[in-house]
Amino acid sequence: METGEHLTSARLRALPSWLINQAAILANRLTDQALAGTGSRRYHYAMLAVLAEFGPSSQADLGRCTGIDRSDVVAAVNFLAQQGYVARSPDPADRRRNIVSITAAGADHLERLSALLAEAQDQLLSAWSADERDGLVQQLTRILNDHQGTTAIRGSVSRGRES
Amino acid sequence: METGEHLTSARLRALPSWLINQAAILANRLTDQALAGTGSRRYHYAMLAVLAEFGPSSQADLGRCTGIDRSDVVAAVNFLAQQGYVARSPDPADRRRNIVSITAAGADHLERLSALLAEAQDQLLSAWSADERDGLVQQLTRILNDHQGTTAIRGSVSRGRES
DNA sequence: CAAATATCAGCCTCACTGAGATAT
DNA sequence: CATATCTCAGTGTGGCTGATATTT
Repeated sequence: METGEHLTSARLRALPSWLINQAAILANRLTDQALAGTGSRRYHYAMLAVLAEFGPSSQADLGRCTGIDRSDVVAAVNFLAQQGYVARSPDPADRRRNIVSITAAGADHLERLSALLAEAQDQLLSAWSADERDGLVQQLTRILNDHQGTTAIRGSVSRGRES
Repeated sequence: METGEHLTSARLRALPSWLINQAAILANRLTDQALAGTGSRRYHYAMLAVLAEFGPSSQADLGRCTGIDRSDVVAAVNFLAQQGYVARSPDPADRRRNIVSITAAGADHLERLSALLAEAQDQLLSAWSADERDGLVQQLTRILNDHQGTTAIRGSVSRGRES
């Protein structure tokens, strides 16, 4: 072993769960650095992204789409609403629900965050070609797909119309 | 959207850092479940694995090889030593260091944990062939290799002999 | 009555920081 | 003096739990 680069056990290097976790620590560090100074966090981006894409949603759906726990969604919506990035209003069709919708300022903010996150991806995968990145995305997506419903958050998404 | 499976934003599904993190949440949940009841945690396995593989190490090297923070290594070594899985003795050649070595009981325990973790990998990648798993491991390893030294823990490994 | 929603209060883990004592 | 090790005390995040009130 002597001196030099730090070594990692072959056992660990062959353990997918360990590798995934180490990669996540790295990825989270880079994304957190990228978003530092925006006042927003990773999960704020996630919420704005689904609101922009799927339109107004209940908080429960928001949690399911982003993988954020129901109780954390409350705090995040509070924060985003206070910043003026989302609006929260009671659902007239189902009075248990709040309808959360993204504002124009929220959409702007989303694009800002998106650009910063794109830079973070480039740092994370600097030497990777577009095709290689696609391959990685596909593999990770496969893992998630294999386990959808196995997550701590379970249930299906329904949208207001059918009340 | 209607009803059915819960959807995820295309933006999120295309964001490697988000996918990696979601996969890590899943992987960690599975491994934690697998190890529940052993009294040990993921990082205990990691430490035992490097000790078994590289032999007695200082705590600093242990931290570097596993990616565990120096200050967390202290607590983990305390725990493992108390369980009788490792022995900690001062390094006569460098009195700043502790030499941590794995015991017979520790080696046994390592194998037990290893078997449980193997099951967890099978749950995580149930439908994956050996080749596919290799591919995943290679991609994740590439990410880590690209950033070795970029991690929060920096420095190189040196072993006692050259004092 | 059962199930879903929003909310609150709080837990636990884990990555990480800063500083101090000791030794090289 | 600069650097490395071990240790301790503590922080902040983030995933998660349990319970409650309300509504469907």
